[in-house]
Amino acid sequence: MAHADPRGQLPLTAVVLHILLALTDGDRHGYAIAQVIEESTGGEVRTGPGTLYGSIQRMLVATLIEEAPRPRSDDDERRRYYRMTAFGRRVLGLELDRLAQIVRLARSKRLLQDTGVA
Amino acid sequence: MAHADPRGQLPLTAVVLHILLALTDGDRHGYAIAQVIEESTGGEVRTGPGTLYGSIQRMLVATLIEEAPRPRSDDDERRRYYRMTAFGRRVLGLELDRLAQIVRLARSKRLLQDTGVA
DNA sequence: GCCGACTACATCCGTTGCGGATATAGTCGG
DNA sequence: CCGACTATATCCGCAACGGATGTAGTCGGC
Repeated sequence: MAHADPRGQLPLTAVVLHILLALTDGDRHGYAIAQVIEESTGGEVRTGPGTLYGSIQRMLVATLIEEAPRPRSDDDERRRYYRMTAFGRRVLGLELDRLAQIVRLARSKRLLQDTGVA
Repeated sequence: MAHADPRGQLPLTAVVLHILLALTDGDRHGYAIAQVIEESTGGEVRTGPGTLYGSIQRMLVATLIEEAPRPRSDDDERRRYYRMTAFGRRVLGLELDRLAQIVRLARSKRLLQDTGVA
């Protein structure tokens, strides 16, 4: 057995979800992850060190992410890079499905503007 | 001051969000809330008594919900009804905006099927 | 040359929240 | 009469968040 049922990981906490989203564009180190999250949420979501490194540790244990080698283009030895695992990608997909379903439900109840999307 | 900044309540936990959604259709008592949640999520989200009544207590303190009178059509004296407050409605709206934004981001990254919605 | 700000990671610990177990009690079907 | 279901409540261990603090290097300014 490579991995347990990815549904056992749901629902993700907001912080874990944002970390996974930040890693979809490629490997990143911890501090960079926090910066991406703050940028992409317009400063609404801020992850202090306790939340950030604590969450990373938990995600490593759950094998949602794994440590990746530091690219040769980066000579800052302090940085520790992480990448999403295949398991993490599955969990992320399921979580996004779940959120999309909630948004759909909210739209059908007229609780949200219908953006029309496309 | 009627209420603090509703953004201070975000992000909501999955359980709190589902309870608020369950109250958009009208007042409900605790046990009915749990049933609606289980139904609307296809059995994926289950709230045991500890989670349910604990969350309700916290939401009362945060004035996201308030106790409502039991309707005359219901003579079961055990049931305690709850309704969403105006503040709760604002918080719910903001949370749904937040989730919709994440879903939009996920779509733009091709992490989700483009359902086309409408 | 020093001081403050920023980068980058780590640990500690108080508070919050989840969630199973347990308790109580009434109803209803077999 | 017993088990299942309805309905609420409390207890308590565990997980997670998040601010504070620590360490250490770099870099700009004055």
